Amino acid sequence: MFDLGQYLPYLINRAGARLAVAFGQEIRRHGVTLQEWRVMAALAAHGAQRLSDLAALTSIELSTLSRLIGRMARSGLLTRSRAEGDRREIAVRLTARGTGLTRTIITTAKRYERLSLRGISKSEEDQLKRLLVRVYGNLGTLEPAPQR
Amino acid sequence: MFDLGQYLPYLINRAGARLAVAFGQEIRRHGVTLQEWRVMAALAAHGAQRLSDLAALTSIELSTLSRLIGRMARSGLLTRSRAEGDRREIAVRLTARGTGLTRTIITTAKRYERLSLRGISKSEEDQLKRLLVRVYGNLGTLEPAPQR
DNA sequence: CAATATTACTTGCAAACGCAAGTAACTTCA
DNA sequence: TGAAGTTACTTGCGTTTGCAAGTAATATTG
Repeated sequence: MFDLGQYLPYLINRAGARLAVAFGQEIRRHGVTLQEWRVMAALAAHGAQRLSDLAALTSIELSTLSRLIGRMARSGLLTRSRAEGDRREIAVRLTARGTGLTRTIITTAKRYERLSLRGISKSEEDQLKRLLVRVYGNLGTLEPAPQR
Repeated sequence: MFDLGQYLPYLINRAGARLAVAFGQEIRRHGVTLQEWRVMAALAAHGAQRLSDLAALTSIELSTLSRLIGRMARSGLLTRSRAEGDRREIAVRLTARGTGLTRTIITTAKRYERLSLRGISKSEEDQLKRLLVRVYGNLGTLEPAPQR
């Protein structure tokens, strides 16, 4: 009737969930949550960002992110400041401490990635990543088209 | 320093997040949440399950699932009953109404899966699924081995 | 250039989450 | 066989979440 084991959203969700649980517990020792790490990784990879761009980068809902950034600012991982030009925008950037901690966690992150890819060849790995990018893209184009 | 676009956990998470948001909103019209759908799909695919097996199947944390099942039982989608043999176990099974609704949603689910796979060949699709199963498996073997 | 609309966030609120600490039903083993 | 585990959930509690509604800054338009 319905083969879960061949259903792509299921396979993606459970792989993602395992990664999240395993890695989330791992980085707990650094006093950082998964969501915080996602923000830090996005800032490390792309530099300072506006709040809404960060939301897109991390797939974290805007209101959730707004509060998350507040907490992270309070704990000194990053700075939130009004943007220069458009004064509605919030510029978010890592502090020195945030950058340092991110650098440390990146090492662990790469280890986990390698672990998750055991027994998978480089070309298969590339294929996997390429297809995930494609799936993501496919879903982006339909997002802003609900009922009207 | 760190290329997010080539980092597997990131690619999995964002593809999963988009699927979740898009499909979650879609099934809202049936009065069902994503998590509820996941439980229904698991029960439809594997038949009646113990609570802890359901947790493993759905990647939902046990205490969260316990309460979720309670709500779903109250709204008549499924039944929770003590198991025959071991009376600690809870047997969860879909009601007729739950089965019917699941059948309906499965149609939508398959449509979303096709949508997410646009421009991907059958052999690439199989490859993608196979690799996601592998990643999931790779992470399973390290789960129960933290500090001791 | 002043309404009006839109954008970029923030906040209120109720619901959902996850960890840790229960409780009850088996198992094991001395 | 009964005391000490272990397993299978449940529940308390503080935190996080997401939607909807609000606020403030900028754009658009008549």
